[in-house]
Amino acid sequence: MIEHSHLKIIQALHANGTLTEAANALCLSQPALSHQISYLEKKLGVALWEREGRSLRLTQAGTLLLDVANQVLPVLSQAEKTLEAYSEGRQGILRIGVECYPCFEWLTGVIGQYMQQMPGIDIDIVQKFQFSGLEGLLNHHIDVLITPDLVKKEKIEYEILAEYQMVLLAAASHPLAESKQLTPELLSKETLLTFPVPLERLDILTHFMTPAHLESAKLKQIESLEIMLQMTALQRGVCVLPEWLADIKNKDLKFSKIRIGKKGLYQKLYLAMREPDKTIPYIQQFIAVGQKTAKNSYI
Amino acid sequence: MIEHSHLKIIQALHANGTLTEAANALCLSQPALSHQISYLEKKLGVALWEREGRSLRLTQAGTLLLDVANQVLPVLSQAEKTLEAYSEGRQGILRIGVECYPCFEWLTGVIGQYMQQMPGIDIDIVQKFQFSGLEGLLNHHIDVLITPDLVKKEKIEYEILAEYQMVLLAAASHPLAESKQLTPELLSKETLLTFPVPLERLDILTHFMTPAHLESAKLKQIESLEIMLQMTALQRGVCVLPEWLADIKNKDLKFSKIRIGKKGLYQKLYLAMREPDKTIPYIQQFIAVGQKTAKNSYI
DNA sequence: GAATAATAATGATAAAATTTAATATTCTAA
DNA sequence: TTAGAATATTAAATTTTATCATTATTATTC
Repeated sequence: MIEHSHLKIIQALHANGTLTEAANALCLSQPALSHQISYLEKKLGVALWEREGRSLRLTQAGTLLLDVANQVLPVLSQAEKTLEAYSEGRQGILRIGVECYPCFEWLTGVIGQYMQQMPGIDIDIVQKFQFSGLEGLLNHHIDVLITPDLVKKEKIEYEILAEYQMVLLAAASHPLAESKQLTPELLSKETLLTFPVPLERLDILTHFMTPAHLESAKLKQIESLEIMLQMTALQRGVCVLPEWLADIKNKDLKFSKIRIGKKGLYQKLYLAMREPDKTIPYIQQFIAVGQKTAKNSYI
Repeated sequence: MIEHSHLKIIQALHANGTLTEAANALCLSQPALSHQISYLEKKLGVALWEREGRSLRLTQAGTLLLDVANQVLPVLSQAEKTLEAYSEGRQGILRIGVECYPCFEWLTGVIGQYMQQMPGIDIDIVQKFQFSGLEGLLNHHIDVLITPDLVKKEKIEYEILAEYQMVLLAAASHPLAESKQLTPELLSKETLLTFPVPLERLDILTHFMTPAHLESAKLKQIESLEIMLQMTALQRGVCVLPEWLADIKNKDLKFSKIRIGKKGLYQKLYLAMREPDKTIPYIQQFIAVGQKTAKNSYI
């Protein structure tokens, strides 16, 4: 079996000419190298060098092996470098799952900063899952999941990425616009625009309306944030968004921001990951950048 | 340093799934393999597998290493096969030097048989040398030299390939044609056609004329055998050729074959090679085929 | 052409690495 | 929960590899 060391030996001997110099280059003693080459020739059953006085000349078989060395060794050393980059967290592929519409918006504000800091990390963003994002994580289709839901599960760890207030957004000219705070009764007379997710995942329903035994007058599911905002501006309904997202989209003050309930409705954004991955440096860095960037620009 | 065994391990584990099966496939005990992989991961500083219960899943780093294995291992195993072929003398390049015109003619009658028997051996025929054929041998420009001259030299070994009579060839209608044997006096009246080689390498001069203190009437150097034969047929001169070559070219009996002197002039053809090469199987085979083929078809 | 410096080969021995064997632990499935 | 199968751990034995000291060879220089 041709070993790595054999390839290095044949290369070093060719580069250095003499056995002694080659041995030095390989950090070996001269007799050690002498033993190695005679052993190698014996095992392969071919003369690789011809002894011409004190110098060595490659035979045809030796030339073949040198060609192999020149072909194989660069591949191996490149692989070693890449593995080192992996081990230091400088290199890898981070597949990010996003499970909610605000998650995606939040990610777009963070990802640029992260990519700048981690040039060796490739990013994949996955928005569609066969079942849930959590399944995607467990099936290794993604490496991290940005989600508002903390579902405790073995082998899955969570980190808080951001915490923010959810606010009601209504057109500036909307009757609700003047309200200091939203009550379930007020909202029950409005059309509520939501993203197309299962109702039980809408905190505004589960944490605000349902406890008051009320429902919204009408629910309308909208695919896109921009359309949702246009419809809100045209008073076709109201919507509930993270405050930082509302602020971004409300630079020209077309909308009014109304607190939900007396104390406001708060939501958290989590990063879910597989338990053994939590030590991976580029994932830790993603958490750090996420928490910091979000804090500075949004909250 | 990534070793051959590491690449085989990562491949075997991927192919077999479980550690125990992979160990069997590698002819290793299970603990040995377990040691190897934990050592490998420790040394590279990267997790290559993720333990999911009792089954292993490749990490990104592991996938990289598997790709490297799939790229490198076939190269190494192919090289091993080729080296084995070298060691058994089934593979190689035989560079044959020819130093005289009859040598080349002789080679054309032998080479076909040899190539048929040794399909793995590439043949190079070299006719031009910077200095002498012997220099070419010592400089490794050729591996064997076919020559009529046995020049003793260190590190060079000779084998007799063929021994044959040199004969004078004259046109059937030439005055000499009726002679039983050639005398120096008879030849001294003729034009002698020779190949363009130094005079001291013409045995007919050094071994026949010079001892009798005579010279040929005229020497004319001819490049090609065919032209030499045509000029002989047209009685523009006579020439001296190996008997077997004369026979081949005299199928239609246009020429008369005359013995040189009372006992005839004999010449040997040698194969010169570097001393360490004499054990190389495909060179030994060349000698064997040469001696046998020549005997059957020429002599 | 002999002396000398440089290089390579050899053999005994020591160190390191690898494998094995015995055993413990963990995991999966009934 | 437990039995059975797979993996991990530990220490001892073996094999592999390296080093030292020495000898043999080669090339250079006077």
